[in-house]
Amino acid sequence: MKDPDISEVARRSGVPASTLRYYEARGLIRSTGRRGLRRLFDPGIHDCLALIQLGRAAGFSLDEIAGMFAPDGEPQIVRDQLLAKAEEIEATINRLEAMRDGLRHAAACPAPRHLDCPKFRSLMRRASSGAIRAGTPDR
Amino acid sequence: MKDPDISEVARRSGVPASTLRYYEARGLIRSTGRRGLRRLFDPGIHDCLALIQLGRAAGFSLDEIAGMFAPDGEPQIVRDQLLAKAEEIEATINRLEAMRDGLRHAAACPAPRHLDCPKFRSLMRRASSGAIRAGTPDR
DNA sequence: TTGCCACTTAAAGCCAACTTTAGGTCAAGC
DNA sequence: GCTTGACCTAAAGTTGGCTTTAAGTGGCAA
Repeated sequence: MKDPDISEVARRSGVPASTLRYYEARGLIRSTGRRGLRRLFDPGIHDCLALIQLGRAAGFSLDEIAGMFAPDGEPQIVRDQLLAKAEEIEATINRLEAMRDGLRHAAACPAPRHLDCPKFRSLMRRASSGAIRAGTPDR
Repeated sequence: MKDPDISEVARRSGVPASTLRYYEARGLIRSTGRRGLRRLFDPGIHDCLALIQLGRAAGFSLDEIAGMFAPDGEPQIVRDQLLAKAEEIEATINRLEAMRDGLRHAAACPAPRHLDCPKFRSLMRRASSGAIRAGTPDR
């Protein structure tokens, strides 16, 4: 069976063709050839894309993800980087838990101003401890 | 005691003057007057800024945060919005927990390719289920 | 053989939340 | 009175991850 072209990959993976081209330009994926101008991909591209999605969702930048694939394109993941990211994610989880609790408290709290409520103030301290790095690298 | 000017607020809060001007332009904060060209702020600005930081850290956009302050600028928070955001944060926490576990597993797993490992594959499914709306409101 | 149309490229645009820059103003110290 | 320098404004630039656009190409159906 011949390799799927970009539109098949896009359709099956849900990743837009423009994004596939963008990923290839960034070195995250590779096409196996062309049929005319049209890119062809190895069927394994889908695993690759799934890993990329996972990495993105975990907060890795595209550059970091690109760095995790071995030179030959095999998804060889660097262990230390994984553990470091796991730590980072754990810290984020802790902050988010404080925020979740604080938001729920704030929704129920009768204090006229949340800033007057000691519970809310303590949430604020707990939630804001831990570098507030920047905007979300999202979408 | 007279109102602090922008540089005092910047110094005490750690929020750059340019950001304070930006926030004012966006309607998140208000200055109480001027001394010459120089903006003056109510001392309560610091509570306001702390709330803004909290909101940012919780993943609210500046527009959402602006909407939470009552028309008069009092930090009146809308309960439904808080509960909804708490839910959203909880979902994010669940995804992040799956990722943290998965990353740790991947770091320890001896499988030649993580994609061949059933545990890793199940992590991938769990982590990516739940709209990958936006990355972690992190950094 | 012709024409369609999905693909191709390079480059520009978009979004959020700021920061930086360029040129201007003015309170305060000498 | 004059200089200084921190502030002012408007506008442009930045970053990351894409998407959109404009102009071009070529496999395939008729």
